[in-house]
Amino acid sequence: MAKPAKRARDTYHVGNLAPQLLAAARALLEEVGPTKLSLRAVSERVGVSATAAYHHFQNRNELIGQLAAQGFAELARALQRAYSNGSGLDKLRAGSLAYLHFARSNPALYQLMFGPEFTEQTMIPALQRERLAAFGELKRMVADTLGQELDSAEVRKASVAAWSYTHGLTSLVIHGLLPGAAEYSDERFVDRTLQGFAALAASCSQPAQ
Amino acid sequence: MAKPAKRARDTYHVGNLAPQLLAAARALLEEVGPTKLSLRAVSERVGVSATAAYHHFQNRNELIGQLAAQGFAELARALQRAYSNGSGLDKLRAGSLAYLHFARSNPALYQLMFGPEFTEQTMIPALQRERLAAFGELKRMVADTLGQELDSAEVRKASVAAWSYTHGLTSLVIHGLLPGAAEYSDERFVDRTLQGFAALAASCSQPAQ
DNA sequence: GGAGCAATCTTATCAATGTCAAGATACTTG
DNA sequence: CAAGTATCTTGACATTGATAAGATTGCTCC
Repeated sequence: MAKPAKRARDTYHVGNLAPQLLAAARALLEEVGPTKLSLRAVSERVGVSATAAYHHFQNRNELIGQLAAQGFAELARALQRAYSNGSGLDKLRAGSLAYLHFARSNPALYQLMFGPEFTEQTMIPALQRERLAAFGELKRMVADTLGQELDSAEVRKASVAAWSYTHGLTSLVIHGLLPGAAEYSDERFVDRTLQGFAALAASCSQPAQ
Repeated sequence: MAKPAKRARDTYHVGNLAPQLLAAARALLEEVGPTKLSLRAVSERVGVSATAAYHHFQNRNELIGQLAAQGFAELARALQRAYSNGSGLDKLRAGSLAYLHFARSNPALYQLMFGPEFTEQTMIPALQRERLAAFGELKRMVADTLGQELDSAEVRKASVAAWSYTHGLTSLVIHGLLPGAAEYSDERFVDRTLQGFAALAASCSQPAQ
């Protein structure tokens, strides 16, 4: 009978599985949301048994950890692009725009990257590395804007400030906590918030009333 | 046999279950983290069967939704306290401090409140209401600081800016993405970030180099 | 080229979890 | 005190992450 050979071809999957699983997971992630990604669904989409993934990843956490690491790597590249293409002093604005744009283009991935699934203990090395690299990119932008050394206290403080503001705005937009989160443009959000900062700063330098 | 009466006393739980479930869930939430809160564990802690909760909450989402709503209510009260006790112009700083302090005192609850579990569809009304109320408290603070009407465009923009900055900083601290997230004081984080903003603002008003 | 070995993949299975259905128990109201 | 409703329990089912053991593939070494 031709049964053994044929069945092998049909049911057995060979080689190159890890990248396929990652790709399928990434696509599924955006379809079902950051909390409902199941290994079984990913495996089924690739056409492989439910436990095949365990030969390429230790567990679910490592798979989604690699997804998140991938996300941080892309975010770093987007920041780098914005940094080099930005004109003059609004390179920081370009960075914020790139950050927000990345998050709105990959909302589920973004929520995964900053979600509660990864603690210091349950974090894979690749994720930690890419996250630090992305933050390093941001520090480079800030150091350049301020015209100071990369590791000065000034730059560190300003970097945290820039990251806080951008990450906060992005989170609020992604979670739909701001009116018009669906329809407004990235530019509108970023520029309006910058105007808001200007207003706050002005009222701090000169006593109100 | 005394079996029926005795067994009834031992196994049957009567009355006042919803608040007990919420309290147990709140405590357990901080113990196991924002993603691993199971209805069964909550029920077991209260000493009740696994399905008893379904007579008081439609499903798991409604229970944790009420937890999150409770969190926003407490956050709003904390902001209000900071607002009325704050001295002079740094009422906003007091607000940021209160925000960060609440989050660090209830990290799992905070992550739940801003986590991906609730979308516009799966959100219970109470949660939406308390969230808006908390944001309203922030807008009041900003309007007072700016000396403007509560619903002016200026106040709305500045409120989003203030919320973005505070929420972003808080998220980064809670997720452990900043060095010293465990040991440093709330004041240190807030003040250093404010200094960072000042540096950024200064370099924007006058061209660097 | 074939025997053996390691990597890869599958099936079978288990424990935990959210949820529903049906029956048992307590409280309330006439 | 009887009847009805609210509350609680037991039993069950589907989904999911994970492990163990067996089947299949491709590679290596003679």
